[in-house]
Amino acid sequence: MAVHALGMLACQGARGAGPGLTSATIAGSVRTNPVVIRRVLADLRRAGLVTTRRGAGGGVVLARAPSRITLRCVWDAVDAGEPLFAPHPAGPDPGCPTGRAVAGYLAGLRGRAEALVRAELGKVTLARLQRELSRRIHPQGDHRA
Amino acid sequence: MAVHALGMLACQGARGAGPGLTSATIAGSVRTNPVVIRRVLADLRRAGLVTTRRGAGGGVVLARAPSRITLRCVWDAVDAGEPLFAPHPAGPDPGCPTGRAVAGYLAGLRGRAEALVRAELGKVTLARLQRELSRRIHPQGDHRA
DNA sequence: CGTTATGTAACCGGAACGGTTGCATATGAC
DNA sequence: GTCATATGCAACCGTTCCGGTTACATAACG
Repeated sequence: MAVHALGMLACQGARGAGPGLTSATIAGSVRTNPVVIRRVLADLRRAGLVTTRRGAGGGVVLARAPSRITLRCVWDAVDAGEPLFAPHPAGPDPGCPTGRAVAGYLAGLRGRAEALVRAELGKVTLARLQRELSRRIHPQGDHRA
Repeated sequence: MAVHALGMLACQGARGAGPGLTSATIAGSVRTNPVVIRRVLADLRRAGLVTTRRGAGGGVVLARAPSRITLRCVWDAVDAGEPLFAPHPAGPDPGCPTGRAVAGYLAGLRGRAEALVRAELGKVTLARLQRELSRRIHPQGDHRA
């Protein structure tokens, strides 16, 4: 939902003082409730990716240039360090050396796997996302422009 | 939990006709209920990674050599194609081109990210896991053996 | 035949998430 | 000032998921 909202903002292009989009407009495209969108936008605002303006004529705009926002920022802002695969909450039997060794090894492996995912998401800026989106929205014709 | 169980099986080393480990033994190390372990082992059995034997003297043993089982097999067996990040279940508004484009692009990105994770997990065989575990269990002394 | 162990269904409890309502707050137009 | 608009946020509901637990059937060994 966060990428959906940011994709709409990037395509709409407004930034800074423009009118922006309302949570109701975004919710219409995502097919959910405006409050749900506002909850996601609150995470993005706390991460400094968007700025919101209240009141009539308000809405949401990007806080930075689309080339300076990556999907890795979005992942970090929304999921806030949620592990790719979680260990058993109770933890292994402290008296079992194998159990402790498995937990330790899995922690390192999880770190490596998450680094790969974050690197892949870091390759995608909002600017690139916008280009990909317009390529998908206007399938023919971009070879001429 | 699946990796924990398989790590114990690899360290214990029995294969084929040996006695194997019981779900109660594994559950003791994981600190959970034997039924929970059996549910995980059922997935691994369906994937052909372990074989189970009922009755007195029964238990679980690896179905293949530890060098021929990777954590990627485990991931596939247990999580059964669960997506790394899920799209909004309702799907975007079919009338919004941006919404459809975002969903399509994210599907491709998800495929790339999952391929990276599966490749990383595919590097780790149970044989390598067992070596790593004994390195962690016997910190000094393996430079001499 | 009894003991041991898996296989599986059923149910419970808590956590997480989207959906919804309600209300406070801020902003712009009149 | 007043009203319409829009976000911010808390509270609550229903669903889903997952681990934990019990219960019972089944199978193997002595």
